[in-house]
Amino acid sequence: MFEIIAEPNRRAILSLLVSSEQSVGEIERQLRMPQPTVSKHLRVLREAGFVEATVDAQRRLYRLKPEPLQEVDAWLAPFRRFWSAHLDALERHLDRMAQSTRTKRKTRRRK
Amino acid sequence: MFEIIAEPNRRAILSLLVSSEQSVGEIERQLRMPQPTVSKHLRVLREAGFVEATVDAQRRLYRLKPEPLQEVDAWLAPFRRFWSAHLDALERHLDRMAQSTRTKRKTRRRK
DNA sequence: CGTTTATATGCCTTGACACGTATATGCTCT
DNA sequence: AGAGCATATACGTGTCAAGGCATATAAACG
Repeated sequence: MFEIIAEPNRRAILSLLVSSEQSVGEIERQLRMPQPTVSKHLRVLREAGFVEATVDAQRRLYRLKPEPLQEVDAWLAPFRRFWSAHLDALERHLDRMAQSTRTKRKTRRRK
Repeated sequence: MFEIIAEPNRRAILSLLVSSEQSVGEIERQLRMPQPTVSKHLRVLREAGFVEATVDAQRRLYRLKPEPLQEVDAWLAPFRRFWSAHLDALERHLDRMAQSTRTKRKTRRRK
């Protein structure tokens, strides 16, 4: 799964498809990559469940499927907790800094 | 960045570090992989900014750095919007189904 | 000092994969 | 049926990265 999205062209294709479904030719033109390359990457994406296609005569319209990327998202969850904990710590720290600064000011003024 | 986390052993290391910092030896033992392998992967992770190390005598304690994984998270954002839109559509659909079912029941009862 | 412990690095081989080019499949329209 | 377009596949090639093994660096400790 992670191997799939490690490939830059594949990520580009996925990003294209997030707005709406596209035919192979449209992808080919927008990303300026040779048609066999597009088809090969689409095959990989399809077999991994990232996209699905419907036939429209000679064209195939590819669209995004959410599940695999949701799994990536799920893998990230523990790390999100990690860095939000760190952000909280940073915020608390900054709060303390601000507070002590304010305290010092007050103290000085009272003098 | 994506290439970094495409490697299963590296993902395992990252998952280990999410709880707390670990020495090379601890990682080696918990993941049961040869020490040079661990060191090499840690090098890759370090150079890509996923982890950092502090020296403790002969040991190096590795800990997570949030930024690169946050970028992965950021890349996922558009897709999150995509699939939550789809979930919304599904919910609305199910709501309509439930509503029409209830209506039918009422109608039948009234007969 | 020499030895043990902890970690890093170098070299080599192997396998996977992306790409280019050519070709096949399949549909449409005249 | 034949020509042309859209997409898929096959094959050969080059590159790059992971793993295994040996070895280097460096600190602790007796």
